[in-house]
Amino acid sequence: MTDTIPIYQQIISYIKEYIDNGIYQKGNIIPSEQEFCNQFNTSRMTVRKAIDELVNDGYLYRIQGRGTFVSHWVYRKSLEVLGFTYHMTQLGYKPSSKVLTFETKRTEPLIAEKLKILPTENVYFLSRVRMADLEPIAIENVYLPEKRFPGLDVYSFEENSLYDVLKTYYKTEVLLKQEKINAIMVEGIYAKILFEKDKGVGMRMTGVDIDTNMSPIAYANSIYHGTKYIFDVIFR
Amino acid sequence: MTDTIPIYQQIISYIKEYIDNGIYQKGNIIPSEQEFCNQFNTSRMTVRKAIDELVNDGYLYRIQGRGTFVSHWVYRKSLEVLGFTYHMTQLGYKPSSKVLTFETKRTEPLIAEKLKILPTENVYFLSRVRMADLEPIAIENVYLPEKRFPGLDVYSFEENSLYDVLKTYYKTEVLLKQEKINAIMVEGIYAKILFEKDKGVGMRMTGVDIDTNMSPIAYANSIYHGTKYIFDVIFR
DNA sequence: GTATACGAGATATATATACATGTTGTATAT
DNA sequence: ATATACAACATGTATATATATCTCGTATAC
Repeated sequence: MTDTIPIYQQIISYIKEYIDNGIYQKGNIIPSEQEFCNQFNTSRMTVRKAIDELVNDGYLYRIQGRGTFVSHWVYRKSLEVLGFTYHMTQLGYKPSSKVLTFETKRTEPLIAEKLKILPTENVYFLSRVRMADLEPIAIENVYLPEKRFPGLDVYSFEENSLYDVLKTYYKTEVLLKQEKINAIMVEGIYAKILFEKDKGVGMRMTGVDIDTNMSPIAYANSIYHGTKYIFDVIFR
Repeated sequence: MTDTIPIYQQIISYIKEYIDNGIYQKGNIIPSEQEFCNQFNTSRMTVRKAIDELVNDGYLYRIQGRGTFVSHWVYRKSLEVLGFTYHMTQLGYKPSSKVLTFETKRTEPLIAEKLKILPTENVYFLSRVRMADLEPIAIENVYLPEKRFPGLDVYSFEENSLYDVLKTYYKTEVLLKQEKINAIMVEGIYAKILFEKDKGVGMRMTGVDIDTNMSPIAYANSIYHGTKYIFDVIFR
């Protein structure tokens, strides 16, 4: 019935915005829980729920008896989950893509297992060169279950972000990405594209995207330019 | 006064243990919040606080109206923060180290900035080959502020884990690691050690360790074997 | 049989309150 | 001057309660 956003979510957005705008600055104290109670006319438990989440996500940290402070450390994990397009835009580059292949394929056993589908189901295979300011940064190969995303092939993924399409037309949002990263020597056609040479050093990243129901929505197998792209990760 | 562990912490430990022991299995439902209330004779808010944290950390996920379930996805982030020794032990390998260099040095500007110390202060420089079952996996170069860890040079870091020493003798624990990862071509002495060849593909990882007060305690600049070591990361 | 309605049970959000614990600054006693 | 005590204020933990929303199985009506 009520389409209102929960109060604690509103407080989270409010604080995030104030951090982004530099009104709450790195290392500085933010208003006390009581002050937020007054400002939002709500209970302290509700304010704490909001702050708890921001602390958990690394935006804020608390010191008992003193207050709550803005973290010194930029939070970048959530960036990654939004994909290449968003990530590059954030860094100030103009992202673009060139589709190498986009087709329906029979599912290989590995892919079926990763996507938790039957080997008899088909998958979409989307292979793209990802570019930043027209410089090739990565080759991204994505597998998506056909059954879950029927008609996906009508969209052009040179113009559209895959995540945007999944979100807008299939109401699917990525919650988690589980990735494995290692280094490889890139050869053949991929080396030609990324390095304009026969060989180059790259990073291989394989992983699964998981939606809000904890079911896998895509399996990706990508190769990143070894020196043009830097993974930025916060471990806890 | 009371040295008792908070109830919600007890519940967290309890659930984690049950997951580790396979009593709560991947994808399966765990008891309802109400059942935990009865079992621990506590209020629902307290139980929720415990489960909230486990959900946030990726151990559990909730579906409104149905229940709370054990995540399919192994949680590995926290592993990394415990360092190479712990990580390799978890994976079933026997970790060991060979110290290449351990000395006091004048601080370079980059290091000073990363550690947020003055360029006039000295740092310890510890360079080690990290091995798993006696196979070289990585070269790890760590810089630590001398002022904060006086007398660190009396310890041998072939036998001891750096993190263990910091924890035991300096009461310092790592809360976060902020890392950058890219791929490089390894040459020279490092290639000899890691690959027994003149060249090899590796990953360069640079990053800062941050303690519970959000101050930096170490800066590391390491090179990992490109194919023997795989980074396993969960993005949110 | 099939569809609908409803209720039980589970999580989601929110209020109001209480006391514990840690930090800091100020006032007081020495 | 220095130490001590205390008050003010911050976060930390916990209880008790209420209502909303979502899922699923079962009973009912057709």
